Amino acid sequence: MEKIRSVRGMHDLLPDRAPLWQRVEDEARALFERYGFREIRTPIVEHTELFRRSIGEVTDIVEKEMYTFLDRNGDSLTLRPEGTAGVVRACEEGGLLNQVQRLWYRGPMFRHERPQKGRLRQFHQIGAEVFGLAGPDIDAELLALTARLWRALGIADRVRLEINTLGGAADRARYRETLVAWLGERAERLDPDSRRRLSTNPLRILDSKDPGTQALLAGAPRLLDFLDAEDRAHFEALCTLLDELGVPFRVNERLVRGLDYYTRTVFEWTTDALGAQGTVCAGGRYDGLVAQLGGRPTPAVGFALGVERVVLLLEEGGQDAQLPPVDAYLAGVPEAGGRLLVLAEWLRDRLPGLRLMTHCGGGSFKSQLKKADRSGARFALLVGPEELSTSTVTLKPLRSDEPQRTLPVEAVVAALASHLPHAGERHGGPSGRRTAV
RNA sequence: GUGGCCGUAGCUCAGCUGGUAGAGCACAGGAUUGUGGCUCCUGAGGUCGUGGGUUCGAGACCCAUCGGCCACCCCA
Repeated sequence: MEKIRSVRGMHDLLPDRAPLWQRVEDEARALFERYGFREIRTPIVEHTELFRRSIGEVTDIVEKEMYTFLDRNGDSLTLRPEGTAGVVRACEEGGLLNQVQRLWYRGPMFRHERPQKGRLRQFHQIGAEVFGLAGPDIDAELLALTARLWRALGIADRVRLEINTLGGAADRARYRETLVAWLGERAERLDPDSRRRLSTNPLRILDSKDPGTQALLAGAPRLLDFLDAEDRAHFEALCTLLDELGVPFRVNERLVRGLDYYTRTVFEWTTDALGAQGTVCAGGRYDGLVAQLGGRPTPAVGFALGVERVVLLLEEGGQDAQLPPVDAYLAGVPEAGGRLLVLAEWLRDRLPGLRLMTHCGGGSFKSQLKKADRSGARFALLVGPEELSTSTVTLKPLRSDEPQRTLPVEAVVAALASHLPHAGERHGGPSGRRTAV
């Protein structure tokens, strides 16, 4: 029988690597809560039209990277290639846009690209969107939030921030025309990719990697010269705020985004530790998008980070996360039968914070103890014939030379509670996870 | 989508100019008749990514295909 494998570019997260993901997700979630953001979850599948209207018809994402299919009733649906469009749609539909919203989300996104390091067909983003605030202060706060996240994760030294402003839609359109005209007269000096983009997505030529094209661009018209006074003021205010916040950044005039909906502020956190896929987190302002999707004009700004890329950065930095092992492993002779499970439940009732694994599947006493050791547990709880007849349990320390003790069950609870301070607490909650790093 | 390199046990890899598969780790059992870790012994596990071709014979060579990595492209 031929084995079925995962779809190309769509990976499993196996348990050994899960703690690293949990670390990123937990830190992000905790930070969002500290900044007053609320979580929103939207469907993975949306009407194709939503992405055509928001991302832009002629972008690569819409033209050749979307997972689009016909529903049974003939509707064209698409696996979301990014998160912003769905969030805007949901907020509009849920009537949330009559007031300021600070929202965050996380989840899988889908793009049919050629997989490589840091680029998958199903990948995961954690993102934020803020609606109803037009000023540069919220732009700056979002960047302060992300900067804090890198510090919390210990990767602040490997990412750097680049920012730029794209101005309003009208100014950008004027600039685009001018740029296309100017480059069109010099098309023979452009690399083939850039020549193609001249008619599709001319602004993207600005961040071409081709040296010849870059040299040519040195003399090209600048977007900055097409901005109106308000756009400039917004950008300058943002730069000042970032200075005051102590968030280092570099202005990159050539920084443009691949999605059509951005206006004014755009930014990218990049690294050179990941090869070609160096963008770890990116976003910007999209003041026109809500209206473009049929809502009232609403200023908005947001960002998304690539979870896989951040996890890769953590791993490159030698970081390794492990879930804490269990506290105790309960093993017993076959005659104990169901009493083992009953005892385990009894213990869990009394010690809500106790991480207790019960031996299942039989096997020799010796092999059970071996499994207890491999589990990483600090204690083995042993139930043999003697313990059965006297209603006791033997508490055997596995990580020290202390002698084992055979105790009445109530005394076992007390002993575990005194050795494991967290055992009596009810754990869970936003930051309740104890991840050893 | 384009180009280059690669694909042997769960993992990391060895396998000389083609003669028909190996190590370490991990896993299971035992040495140790209720007691783990260290050591030693034993065992299980691979149609050598898949399918064709060349050959008396292919893990090694050729082609295709799938997958991975890297760059382009794209972007988080």
